[in-house]
Amino acid sequence: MYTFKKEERLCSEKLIQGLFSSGSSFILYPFRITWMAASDESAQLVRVVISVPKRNFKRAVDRNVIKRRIREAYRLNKQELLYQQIEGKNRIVLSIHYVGKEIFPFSFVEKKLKSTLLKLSDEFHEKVVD
RNA sequence: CGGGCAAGCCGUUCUAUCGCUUCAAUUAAUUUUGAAGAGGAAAGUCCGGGCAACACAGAGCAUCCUGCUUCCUAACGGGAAGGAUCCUGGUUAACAGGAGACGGAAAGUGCCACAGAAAAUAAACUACUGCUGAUUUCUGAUCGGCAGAAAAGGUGAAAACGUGAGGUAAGAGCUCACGGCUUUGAAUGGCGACAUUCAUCGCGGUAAACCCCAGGAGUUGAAAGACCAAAUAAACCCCGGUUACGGAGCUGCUCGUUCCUAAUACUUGUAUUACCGGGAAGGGUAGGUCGUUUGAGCGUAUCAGCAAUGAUACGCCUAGAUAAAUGAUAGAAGCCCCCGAUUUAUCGUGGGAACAGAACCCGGCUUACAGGCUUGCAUUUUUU
RNA sequence: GCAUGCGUAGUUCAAUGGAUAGAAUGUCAGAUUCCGGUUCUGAUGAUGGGGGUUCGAAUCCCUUCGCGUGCA
Repeated sequence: MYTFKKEERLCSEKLIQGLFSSGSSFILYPFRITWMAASDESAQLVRVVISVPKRNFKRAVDRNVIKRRIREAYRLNKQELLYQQIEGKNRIVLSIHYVGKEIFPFSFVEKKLKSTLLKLSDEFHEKVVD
């Protein structure tokens, strides 16, 4: 389903602390992905944080626009690119950090996010095999 | 008709697919259905309140803010109406338009660079007037002394209120007339600021310099605060306290006022135990609910008022998120711009749509804003 | 959300309301050297923006922009 509810977002402060201190990360412009394999048996396969820095975008409108585009692209593509790769009790905690300096249209954001998710699933597979 | 200025208002709409948040009903189920879902500034946080916690016998000082009058308001540094001042236009009159933090310089202190004789208790200098000394080429000139006086010196942002007359050795608001600003008192008009008239006192600027006068301000802000859940330490160590020139509380300070332990031992002022206060070190939580959206609320009509605004009646319920909902894609309509075509108001292709996102809630102020509408003002051109 | 501080040459700092905003360093040019460095001489360059008070504003006041800091 193309849904994106509250439960799929990462709100726990402890988990976020653990994610940024011990998670692995890579950059695929204009995103920086930080992710970590979790093993607790929550209902959601993937939990995600989307953040846009105030340093690069002063106005709240601009930050909202970027976040809405990322969220929409993630909602439309997560099912086939990410969820089908996950088996068993493996769970992913994920942070999408926007590092671009300008606002891109939706088509560009969607294309980049697709390749990002593909790379993420590759890395996840390597870890699971190890 | 065109552009300009001022004030007020609007701030794209609809359809389809896939989603997000809240509420209501429903379901075995976050299952399904329905309803609602950013602004004029939500912004800056510059003012004022509500609300909450803490504090509070009382007085004074300090600190900060405000500053023509009356009214509006819950309140305001906001608004309305008016007054005086200044600027612009004008027949320099009436009047019209605009502007501003608009109490006091006659309580006191300070400051006023450069230039200039002098920048504030006026007067050193040049020049002026009277008396007088010396020299000499003797109705005069040169060099001085004493006294008077504040008119002349054209520098400056500003020169001791301005003009004229009298007066005098020379002069001076020294006196008088007219005029400007101003203090105090009286009369008249006005709720009042103030205006007019009469008398009287005075005459540099600066209070967004210190200051004086009048009025006001308890402190902290939803990370306030209340409840639930979870966790727990009443452990150990150090310092201080036992009746007073000490300590603590009461707003930063002062006055003033209120409060301030017991037992045991012996060497009778020390120790131990308990108690009170503070510190260090260490451990735990860092989730949820309420506060929180029905309110100084919005719309319409009538009445009162010059107006801001208020009163009455009827109707309406209109976001409530919390690592942050209100979105994405496609199409259509209308608007604007560029290009091309012609029939000069139509068609076609392409592009654009501002400033900006609620975070406890209101009232203002300030700032940002594509494009459009309405009203008023003055102006240009054309037609009659 | 609330409270609070700062803004001066490219950089680091000065300046009591008063003349052309000063010093060090940097940059550029010249001299010195066979060349470079050092040294010497000269030049360059600033009060975040707007408005007001004042004869006069970096300084005083208002407004705005930017950069920080703190909180349970």
